[in-house]
Amino acid sequence: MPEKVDRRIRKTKSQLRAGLARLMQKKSINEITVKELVEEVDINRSTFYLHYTDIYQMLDSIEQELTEEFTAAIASFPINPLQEDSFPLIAQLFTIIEENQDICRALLGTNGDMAFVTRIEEIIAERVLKQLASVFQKNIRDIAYAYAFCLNGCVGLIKTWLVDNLNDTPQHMAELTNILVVNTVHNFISQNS
Amino acid sequence: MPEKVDRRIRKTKSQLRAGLARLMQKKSINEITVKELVEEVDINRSTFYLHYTDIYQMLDSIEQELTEEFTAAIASFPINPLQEDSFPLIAQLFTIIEENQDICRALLGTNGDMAFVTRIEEIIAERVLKQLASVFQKNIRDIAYAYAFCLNGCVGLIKTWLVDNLNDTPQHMAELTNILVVNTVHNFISQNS
DNA sequence: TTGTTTATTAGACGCCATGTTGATTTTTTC
DNA sequence: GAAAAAATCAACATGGCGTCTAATAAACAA
Repeated sequence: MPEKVDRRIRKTKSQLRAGLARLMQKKSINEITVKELVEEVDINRSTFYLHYTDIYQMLDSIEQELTEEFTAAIASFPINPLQEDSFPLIAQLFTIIEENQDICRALLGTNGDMAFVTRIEEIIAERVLKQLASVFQKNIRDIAYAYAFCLNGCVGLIKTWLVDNLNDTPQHMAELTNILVVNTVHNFISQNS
Repeated sequence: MPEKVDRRIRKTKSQLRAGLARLMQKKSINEITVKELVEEVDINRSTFYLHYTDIYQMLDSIEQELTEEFTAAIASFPINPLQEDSFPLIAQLFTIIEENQDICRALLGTNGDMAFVTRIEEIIAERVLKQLASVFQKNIRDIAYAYAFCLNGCVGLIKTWLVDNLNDTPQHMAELTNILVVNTVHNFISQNS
């Protein structure tokens, strides 16, 4: 509802965000100073402090916006235990990443933020993988490891997709994700049962 | 050979390393100052600068030592395309992680370092996974994605193992790793052929 | 368009961790 | 025990940080 954000604020934040993404390609977040960022995008240092308290709070703020986009997308799809119906949702998630590729590339790259990766993993776990795992209702030791394997595997897919400059469609990536996860869980369980 | 490192240096570096691992559990590397670290381990600030230029260079130095341990272990095992023979090597890698669990926990945790994860991934890729992949010599599109899936999946195993306080043996983890990777690659290829 | 509100700018301020240096003390090593 | 090397202590200039105030510019509402 409150879509009444001043154009100047939108512009300023957008510039800062793009500048941060640019700087994070070159150096670690640790080495990026407020001074450097505002000079990169030619904005007064005071203006930065008008919106953020420091670089890390700014990064956290950006991550939160992204995270909300993900959870909103997830909430918009009906809960359905059937794997087939996960396709559109997963594809939608990849689309969101595509739309925010600059910042995602920064966050998941070499100078990225592990905390963000953790956030992403928690989101995936919350709905997508839990759903798939519910299909295989066996109480098996080591299941947590297979779970972690898939979770991090998915993050690996996203990272590779980003560094490859999004050469594949979100739909294609969603297919791949489904195949790899289902296969892994299925085979792992049948081996240990 | 050059094992003639002064006891004082060993002691100082060891303390600093342990202190850094401790601080990284609480806060991001960005927020950790030299002042804070030396106060944590009760060492003079000048002494820190005697060994490292700053926190990041120190972290890099620690990562390099760890990395060298891994590559040394890998080099000590004979090259063998048979999967079965990978067990001892993989188990050995998990053992090294176990021996350095404090710093590994820090590096792979929420406040960890993505660059270190990248290093680990490159090491795994260089020998372990490449070897397994060579068994399946089909030129298939999307193989890079399956590769990334496995690679990050392995990192996920390690992370989970660490946060679970190493409740399983390195041997057990090596078995799990092998099962998950072989299954994933095998099934993925048979589906796409 | 005009008037009002609000964001941005410019400049200045004390603050504090930084990184360095030189002299001194303590600990190893042989 | 003597020489060598590492750790300590105090002091220094530096530079980014975070804050503030007044002035300027842009956006909005009518």
